[in-house]
This record gives sequence, structure tokens and C-alpha cells, in this order.
Amino acid sequence: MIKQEYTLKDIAEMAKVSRGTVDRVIHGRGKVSKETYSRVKFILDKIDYKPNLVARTLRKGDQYRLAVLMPDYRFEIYWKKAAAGVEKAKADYAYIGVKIETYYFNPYMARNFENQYELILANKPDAVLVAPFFYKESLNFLARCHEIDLPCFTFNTQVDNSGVISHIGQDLVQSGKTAASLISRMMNDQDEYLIMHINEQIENSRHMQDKERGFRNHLIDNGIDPKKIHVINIDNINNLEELLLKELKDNNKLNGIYVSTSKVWMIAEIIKKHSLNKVLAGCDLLEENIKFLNEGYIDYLIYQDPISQTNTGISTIVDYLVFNKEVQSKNILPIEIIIKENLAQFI
Amino acid sequence: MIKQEYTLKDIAEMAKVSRGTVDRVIHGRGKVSKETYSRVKFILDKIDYKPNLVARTLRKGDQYRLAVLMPDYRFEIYWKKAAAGVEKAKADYAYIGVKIETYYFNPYMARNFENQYELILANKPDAVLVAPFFYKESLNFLARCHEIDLPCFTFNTQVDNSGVISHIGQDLVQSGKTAASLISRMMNDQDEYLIMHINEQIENSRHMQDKERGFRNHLIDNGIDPKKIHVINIDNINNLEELLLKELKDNNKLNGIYVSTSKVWMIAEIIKKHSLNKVLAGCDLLEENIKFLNEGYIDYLIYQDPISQTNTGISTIVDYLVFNKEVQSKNILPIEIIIKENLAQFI
DNA sequence: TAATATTGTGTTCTCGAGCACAATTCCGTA
DNA sequence: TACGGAATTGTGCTCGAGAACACAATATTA
Repeated sequence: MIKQEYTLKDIAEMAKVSRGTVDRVIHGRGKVSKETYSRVKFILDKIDYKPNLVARTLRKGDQYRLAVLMPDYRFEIYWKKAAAGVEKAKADYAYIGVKIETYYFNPYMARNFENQYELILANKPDAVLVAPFFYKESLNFLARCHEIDLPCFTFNTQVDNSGVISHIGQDLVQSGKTAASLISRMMNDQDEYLIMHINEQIENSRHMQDKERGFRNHLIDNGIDPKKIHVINIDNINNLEELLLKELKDNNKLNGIYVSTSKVWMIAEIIKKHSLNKVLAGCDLLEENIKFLNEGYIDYLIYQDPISQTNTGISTIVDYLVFNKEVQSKNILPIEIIIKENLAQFI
Repeated sequence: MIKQEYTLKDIAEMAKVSRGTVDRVIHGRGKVSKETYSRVKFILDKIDYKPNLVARTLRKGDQYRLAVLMPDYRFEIYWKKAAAGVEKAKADYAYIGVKIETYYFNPYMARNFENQYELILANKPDAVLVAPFFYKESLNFLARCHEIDLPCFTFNTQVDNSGVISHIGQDLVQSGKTAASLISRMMNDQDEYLIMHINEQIENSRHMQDKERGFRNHLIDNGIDPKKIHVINIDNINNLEELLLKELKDNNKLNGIYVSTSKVWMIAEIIKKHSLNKVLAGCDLLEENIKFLNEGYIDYLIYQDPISQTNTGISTIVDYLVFNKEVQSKNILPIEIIIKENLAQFI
């Protein structure tokens, strides 16, 4: 059972040819006679030859250049950890000849997203990992990548595009279901539910729709009358308080509130101000959300860890690019349930 | 801001000496005049020279041997993912000359644990990452390691031993608090609580004590009368059902049950059999627990992700061993809250 | 002062894969 | 038999660090 690592030289000796010929057989660089080819090939298969990747990496230097396109954390704090994750990956993968180049865009300016992707296209990386924040612009980008055979991977936000090799993100429907399950455990039979979509131009509505579907279906599947599920869409933050208070006044059984976006802190603020007693769940670990979670005005936050998101993304690309492994077209990350008591390790 | 990687040759040119001399300065192999030494040293410090580990690995072969001692997943399914994580780490760290050797033990046989650690000691690795399942035996092992200056890292289970360089695991007190918080949200004011320690010889009691303390303190801090918190210790599984049913019969307000170990499925089984209506929380994603979680007999499982556990463990050792970084003596991993709806991504 | 030790410095080979180019063989044709 | 050109096959250098070795320039001793 002595598992020896064979080198090109070993194989060359066994096949009574030179290293060059073995190399040609391995890489199919042609110019090898049929007999020699099959003789060498036979040995390669028999010993299950695996090249020494350390030597290969040393020889070839930076073989793969990988571009990551994601929001600038100076605009959205959520991305700070993701950026840290990318930095770590940069160091980790440098040893195997993978160079990671990061491109940040302003998540409030589609134009800036376009500028950044043009930069990427100009720099011609070997693969790209993108957070497709802006729906239309992202589709354009993916199409452009497709034209030049640039392998694309998406993360965080999903877009429908068959050209994407692998998507890394959360199951949004399931995320809604999780919120529904958590909230409903704290409700009574007569209680009713409110879904709030606090929209911002930067996010596409599919996210919210998926989450709403999950939330709604879970409740209905558990025997709750669909009439007890209410929805408010907010485009204008200015009349948020007014709208919410009116809704709650009209219906005093509305005790479970689910906010489909990270803006749940805005609701928490109102709840605190008016000393309301509601069960509140929302998304993401923004600083404001953390504050209200700790104060007890937010009961649950549904989260997806940005670090494991970037880690999984980059490691998926490396598997695909460097190791030629098959990768799954969807990589679904855990839905993290955060309450006050388990918050510490997530921040 | 061009961050170039300097090679020995570059430095030799800058210092106007040969590569050999630079090498002697770096490794303190002597035979260098004071002036030359300080000139080269100055440059090395200035550019913060980091040797190319790929080249070094190619030249020297595996420099660091790292042993991982953990339960065999054929006996405890929880460890299957951990083993997969180790396999991945094996490939990743091979590039920098780190060789990981895995030793599995039967988690139901302390003797087997001892056999495996003897094997490790005989093989003299450069560091060891151990899941100290058996308390007494683990202390023996750590002492033996200490004797021969073998750096030890623990994960999953914590033992009190100052010789351990770093521990990777969960905050057990906080884990108990999390369970208390989750259960109490589904309780009424008059409801009472039951903590169950289902002991097995393989686990030490400190675990359970820490979790109990967290659970209890959280409830008390939230105004619950300590008299409402009951405890059962089970050493003999045979009279488990009898004991539990008696306890519940004596006190019909006992509606929240927390099992401090992974044996929560045993309670779920009893609850199912007798159609009881209780809120039940426990630990770990055993197959049996998953089954009862899906059936609705278990409400919450508190979990620690085995993959991030091994990843963190190995990367901590590499930081310590290869990069000479300072490592934290405790590395606290997230407490994962698992319900039926977010289970899928954790298994 | 010659012989010997000591110290400082440069050179060369190694690790394994990859690749350019040199060398050899082969075959048909003059 | 010799020659041209294509088809094969072999050789040597590269990547960067490490370490043995070679050799020079001093210093020390007899």
C-alpha cells in the first residue's frame, strides 16, 4: 500500500521515452506516434498519474485571474465582511496561482456598476464572481461575458440566466418560510400577520416576492386563513410610520410583522416609539438591526453569512477553473436564525 | 501601490550580494560580515520579505505534519461533514507543505481513543488537533503531548488544560441561554421548565453543567421563578421513560423541555408515543433528531457546524505553525439555531 | 614567512512540470 | 545512396528557495 507519487521522469523511464513525450501525451499536444502514445497512456492510467500541483504552480506562476464584482461596503455595511472574506481568500489562493481582483461598485448607482463591469471586461480575467445587484444591467453584463466565453458565477442575488455556471446564495422562499415559522410560534390562533416590503430602488422586487411567497405559503399550509395575512408595500419611506400605524389601528389582531428587507429597523423604531407589543422579524445584520435586536424590539433576524458566501463562491470557481471539477449549478447557503442570544458570534 | 513579491534574487541585487548571502542572512546560518548582514537585513525588513511557500514546498517537500484526531463518522454521523472538511483542507494546504493525517476513533470506546493517540505519538507530528471526547483519557493525551512539546489544539469539546494552545468550539453557556430564549418565547407565564441531562459515559458532565447554567440564568434573568426550573439527570436510559412521565404527571405545567445533549430524540420518541404537547429543544443534528424535527416533535436544535469547526481548527494551526502568527486561545464558533424550515442547508 | 585556519562570498545543483527548441528517425524521391 | 522534409522524440532551461560546495580573502599560528 505504499502510495508513491510518480513524476514525469518516472513515467518516462517506465515507458522508455523522454519526459517531453510523456508531457505531450498528458497534454495531448500531438506529435506522438500511435504506439508510443498508447504505451505511455497505458502507464498513466495504470498508476493514475496526478501531476504535482506545487511544481506546476511554481512553474506557471499566476495562472488564473479571478474578478469579483460586489458592492462597496462604504455604502452598505453588510458587504464589509464579504470584502474581508475576499481578502482572506486572496491570501489563501495566492499559493495555488490564483489571483483575485476585486471591483467595488456603489450599490445606489447602476451607472457605477456598469463602469466597473466594463473595467473587468477590459482586464479579461479568467472567471468572474458577481453580485448582480441591478437586474437589467446584470443581464447585460452576463451577455457580454457570454460573448467572450468568460465563465460567470453569481452570488447573493440571483438572476435568471442560463449562462451562469453556478449561483451561490440563499433560498429566498425558504427564508420567508423560516420567518413565518418563527413568528407563528409566538402567535395565538386569532392573531394576524403583516408582511412589509420596504422597497428601495437598488433591489429588485423578485427577492421580496419570493420571500413573501414562502412566508404566506408556510402560514397557509399550517392552516392559517389567507385573510389573516396582510401586505404593505412601501416605496416612500416618508409615510412609512403613518401607513403602519393606520394598519395596526384598523386591525388590533395584527401582531406578527415580517419585513422582507434589511429595513426592519425602521419598523422597530416605530414600535419602540409607540411602545407597541409586536413580534417582529426581518433580514440582515445591519448595525441598526443589531441595536434593536439587543433592545428586544426585533425578535428574529434572518441572515446569510457574507463570509461563507464569498468563501463558497471563490472556492467553487477554483474547483471549476483549477481542478476541473464538476460544480453544482446552485449552491444554497444556510439560513441563519439570529436572536439576541446567539448574535455575538455573527458580528 | 504595486505589491510585488520579491524573490531572493531581487533582494540579492538590491543589496549587491549573491543569493547565497541573502539566504544565510534569512536563516542565520552565519558566515556573513556584520556590514553585509545589516545591509541585507535592512532590506528584508523594509520590504517585509515573505518566501514563496510553493517554491519552498517543492524544494523541501512536506515540512509540517499535522494530525487530526476525531470520531469515526461511521459511528456518529455528525462527524461525516467534519471529515469532509478535513479532506478539503488536506488538498488546500498541501501547497504550502502541510500534510494532514487523520486518525479516527470509535466514540463509544475510550480504549480505541487511546490506541489512536498512541499511534499519533509514535508518528511524531508537528501539531495535533483533537476532539477530546473522553475526558480523562484526553487529559492523559494532552499531558503526554506536553512532555514531548507537541503543540495541541482542541475542538468541539473543551477540556481544562493550560497546555492547549487554542480551543475551537461553541460557548456552551450561551448555547443554553439560546435554548432558554427560544423555548420561553413559546411559553406562558405559568408554564414551567425541565432540563434533562441524558448522560453517556462518552461525554463529560461539564458540558451539561455549562449549558444548564446558561439555560437557568437566562430564565431567571427574565423574571422566571427558579422554582419553575426542574432538572432530571439520566444515567440509565432504561428508566428514562418512566422518570420523564412521572415528572410530567406530577407537574402538568412543565411544558418546556431542554435536553442538554444530542439524545433529545429519546425524549421526542416518548412525546410522540404518548401524544404529549410540549416544546422541546436539544442539541446536534443526529439522524434521529432530524427525523423528529421534521415530524414536529422537536422544536429547536442547537448546532455547531462541523465544517467551520474543522476549517477554523486547521487554519488556526497553520497560522500558528507556518506563519508564526499569534492565535487566540479561544475561537468561539456560531451557535446555529435549526428549525424544520432552515434545516435543509445544514445536512 | 610559509602553512593552516577562519570567514566571507559566489556558484551550482535540486525539487517537478511545462514548454521551446534541438536532435533524431522515418519515408519518399532523385 | 543521398537528400529533403515531415514526423517523432529528446534536451535544456525556467519558476524560487534551499543547501552543499567551491573558492577567495583574511587572520592566526608555528
